[in-house]
Amino acid sequence: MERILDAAADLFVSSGYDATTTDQIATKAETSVGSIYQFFPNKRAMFDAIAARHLADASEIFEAFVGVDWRTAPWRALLSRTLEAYASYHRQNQGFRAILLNWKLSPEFLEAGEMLNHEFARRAEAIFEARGVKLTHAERSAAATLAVEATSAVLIRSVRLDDAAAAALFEQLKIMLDRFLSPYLDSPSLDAKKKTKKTSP
Amino acid sequence: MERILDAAADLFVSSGYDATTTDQIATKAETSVGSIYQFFPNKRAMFDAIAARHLADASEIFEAFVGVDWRTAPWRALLSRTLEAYASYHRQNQGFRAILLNWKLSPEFLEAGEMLNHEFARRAEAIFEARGVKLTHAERSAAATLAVEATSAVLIRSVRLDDAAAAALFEQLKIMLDRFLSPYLDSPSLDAKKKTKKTSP
Amino acid sequence: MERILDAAADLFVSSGYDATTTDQIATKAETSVGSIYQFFPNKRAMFDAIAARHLADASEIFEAFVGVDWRTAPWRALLSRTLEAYASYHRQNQGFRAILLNWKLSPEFLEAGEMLNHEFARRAEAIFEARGVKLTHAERSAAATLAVEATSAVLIRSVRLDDAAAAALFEQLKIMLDRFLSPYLDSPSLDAKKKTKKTSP
Amino acid sequence: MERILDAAADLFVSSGYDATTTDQIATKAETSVGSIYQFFPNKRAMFDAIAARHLADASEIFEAFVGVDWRTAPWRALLSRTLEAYASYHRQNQGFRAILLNWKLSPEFLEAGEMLNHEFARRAEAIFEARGVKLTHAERSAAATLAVEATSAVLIRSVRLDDAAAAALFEQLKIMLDRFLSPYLDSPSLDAKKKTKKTSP
DNA sequence: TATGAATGAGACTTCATTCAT
DNA sequence: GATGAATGAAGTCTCATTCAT
Repeated sequence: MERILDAAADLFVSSGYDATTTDQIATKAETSVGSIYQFFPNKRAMFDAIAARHLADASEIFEAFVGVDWRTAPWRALLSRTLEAYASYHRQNQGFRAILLNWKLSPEFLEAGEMLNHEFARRAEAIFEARGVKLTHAERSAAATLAVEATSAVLIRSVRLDDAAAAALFEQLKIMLDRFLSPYLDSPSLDAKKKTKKTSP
Repeated sequence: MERILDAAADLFVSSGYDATTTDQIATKAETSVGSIYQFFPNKRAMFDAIAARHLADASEIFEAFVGVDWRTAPWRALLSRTLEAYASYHRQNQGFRAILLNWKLSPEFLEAGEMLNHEFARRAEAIFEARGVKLTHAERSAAATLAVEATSAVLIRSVRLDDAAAAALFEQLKIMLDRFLSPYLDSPSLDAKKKTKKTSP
Repeated sequence: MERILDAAADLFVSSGYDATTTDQIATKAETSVGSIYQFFPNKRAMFDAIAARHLADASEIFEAFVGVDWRTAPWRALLSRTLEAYASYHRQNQGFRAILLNWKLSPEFLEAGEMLNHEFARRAEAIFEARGVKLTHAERSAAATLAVEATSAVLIRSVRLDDAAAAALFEQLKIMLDRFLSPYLDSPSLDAKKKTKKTSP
Repeated sequence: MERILDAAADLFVSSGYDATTTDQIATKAETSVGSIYQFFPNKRAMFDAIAARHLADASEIFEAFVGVDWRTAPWRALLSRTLEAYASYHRQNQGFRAILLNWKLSPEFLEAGEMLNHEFARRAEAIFEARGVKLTHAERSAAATLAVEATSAVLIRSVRLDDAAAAALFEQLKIMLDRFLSPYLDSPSLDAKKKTKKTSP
């Protein structure tokens, strides 16, 4: 039942998982506890379903914007596309915004949020790897995680800022990620040229 | 009672706030529930006390490491000092982990946490300003906010990572902040001019 | 619906009355709860129907096997016939087991069960009387009641035993009743001797 | 808590295990549900405790009356002693009477009651064995079970009879058991004589 | 007539808080 | 001041029963 999940999501977000009672969910969803238990074996299952739903949504978006050319496309274009897609989804989707805003609310949400970020980080890693980044596995993983977490933090923080400040913050994020990733991703196979370029002028 | 707060912090971290019972806290603190209620009016008061303690600590640490020479010290040293101080406090202090994990439990603490980050961001701005960074006010503010939020996100994320991954992540954070801030704060060739400018008038 | 009662009887036997849900009954009977409530006003009504059915059956069997020749037939044959009839009914009929297992669930059925035993005891008394047993009225009544109650107890007990143990128990019951009743009822050729024995010492 | 167990026993007996709620027990015991759960982990544990208590009581009585000379004492004396002891305990102990009267009430009580009878039957078996009864293991077990179950049935039935009828029933029980067991237990070492007796006339 | 989703009272159990000792 | 047994409100979940389709 969609109505049940929406009600549960709202309540989990506004009161936290533990503080939300099955009766509250039933009331908000305009059903009865009994009906809830016809769809979900227990309270936790509702949380899991919500998490799965948003995880799937977010994952889809990422997929759509990274596109099929992720191995060959210039990394700056990929980054830019994805960041924009995120920001736009984030701007449009109240529910997702609520999740992002609150996924540290309860250990359960935190876990779900982390799974999502973890998933993104793994994709980012794949992109790095496809470009022959000169990093150990651990470094690559950390760099990917960092990029994702920083983006996530900015999106969450933006919710509380006015539009101008949010735009400025987002602009700096792009700059930061560009400066951070550039030494890793620019001219991996053109190593020599790059060094030459840099030293020659 | 210090022992009570330590026990509570430990349990809040490992089981979450709601799942932790007052009996568990009493047992771990080697007292009785009755004694707990002599020091704290209710369970929430323990959480708030832990929160307050660690927020104050965090503020103090920042102060101590930014130090009195924040205007003149090399920015890399400032950054490095502060990040290390944070990380070490974070690593050593169970209570702080509890707060990070249960961040939004108390509206008061949520606000306090945001104010703390805001405060840090303003300090960072001041540091930028003192070094004549070539940015508009909005950009400077955004850059400072970004640095603080990214750091905060990494610390929060680290709680859930094993030590090696946390260390790697932290390493990349330092690299990222360095690369991000370097173009703003390093004016190797312009250093002279700047200093001249500043000292000459 | 016969199928419903059979399903209910099976489940009452294997899980007990309370632990059996109407959904389980519906599933086992290959119908729906709704249909059940078209035949029975509530769960208890199913139990009562099963009870009534089997009590009636039991009474009929007794009647059939005691037969019309109960005054003239050899008592051993009568006893044997009746016991075997009972045991076979009992062995074949799940529903009867259900009743025995949940005996006291319904006050009405409890009473009915006791009345049935009482009725059987009165028949047995009549058989004794027809054979000129040398017992006071009270003794005769007690002996008849005893035989019936012992048989009843064995049948109830058998429900919880495996087949071999149940058969052995039943065998001993026959021996016991034979030994118990023989001195009372066998006086065809030994009538004289017995009396002599008794009077001689 | 003795009061809790007494209340629970009363209620289990009058309403059945499933129909008795923890709240009812608490009210009858003049405590609160919370206190009950300080002594018993769950409802079932109360039942088990009650069963254990009565099982222990009954077992003790059996022990006391069978005595230390159970291997050597004449079996008729043993039987008589035990039956009398039972009847007297039964007459005096309301609680026990309630248990006996109701142990078929719920599968749980039934089980407990069966365990008790099973225990007695095993003792009776031991007595048979000590006297070299010529029966297979299965027959011996069945005979012992039968004797115990018949006795049990009589005691239960007696509750609903007037004193005179109960006495008469008990008298017949003793006769029945005597006649039943006599061929098994009389003159075990005088086997030859017995057979001669039987075949000679 | 048959169905089975919906209902919600009520069961068991937990646990923050109190208070007599 | 310390203790921990007692309390009972409140939470999760079950299931007999109803009723619209």
